[in-house]
Amino acid sequence: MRRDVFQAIADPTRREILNMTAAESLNINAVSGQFDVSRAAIYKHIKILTECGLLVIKQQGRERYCEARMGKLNVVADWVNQYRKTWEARLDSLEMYLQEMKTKQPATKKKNTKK
Amino acid sequence: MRRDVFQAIADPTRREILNMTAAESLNINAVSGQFDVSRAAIYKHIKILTECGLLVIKQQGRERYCEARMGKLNVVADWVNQYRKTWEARLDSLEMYLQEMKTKQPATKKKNTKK
DNA sequence: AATTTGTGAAACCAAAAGGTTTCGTATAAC
DNA sequence: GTTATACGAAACCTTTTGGTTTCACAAATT
Repeated sequence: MRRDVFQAIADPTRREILNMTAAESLNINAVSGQFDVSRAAIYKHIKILTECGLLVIKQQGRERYCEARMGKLNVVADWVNQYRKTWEARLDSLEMYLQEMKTKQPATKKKNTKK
Repeated sequence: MRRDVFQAIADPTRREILNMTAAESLNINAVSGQFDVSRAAIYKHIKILTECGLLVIKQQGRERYCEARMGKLNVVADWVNQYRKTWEARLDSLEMYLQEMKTKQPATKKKNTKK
């Protein structure tokens, strides 16, 4: 099954799993032990992460260690960065709001008077 | 409803909507016209994007223009960037694989011999 | 005034997501 | 050899998603 990195990191539990394994490899039980849901539930999250390459499982005896492959996040970084110019140029969100507040007259509604 | 940016950008249709509106504001119909699903379906996507601030709706007469607020993507950029050092240091994915191939002996299994 | 256009929202639906319990099995430990 | 551990996977369930059709309504057109 081909999984999407964007979808994989959409879930907070999966982001937490990545965070836990980013520094050091952990086996499945060690990972699931950190959450209050069942091991099976965590196992499914881990599976999704492996399906898009963000995690690699390495067997050692009866244990399976999860190794994070954060390099796979570059597709996300690239996607976000392509808009950085746009958002920095436009002074988005708060800055843009404040900009409008002081440059325009009280009534903000710009009526389309293309009569 | 408080929406999560990570979840909002998980859907490819929503990423496409952001892409379309990043350069110029478009009204709802103009946006939905670019997809082969119903206007109502696209409207729901737009709603989700507004709920997490990635899109702002501005009314002009009977039309509603969608303005992208890409600055909201900074939470994603920040989250990804915190791992950049990790993944660059480790030479993730392909590079790491190749690294292992040439530095280790044929049998890659590293047996834990902590007897 | 009547009609068209652009939208908001409700009711409904199938599939996917996220969770649970249960069971089988290979490896380690006793 | 028997038991305990660490998984993998199946069966099942509920909620969320992403989609549809339909209806209502205000603004713009004719």
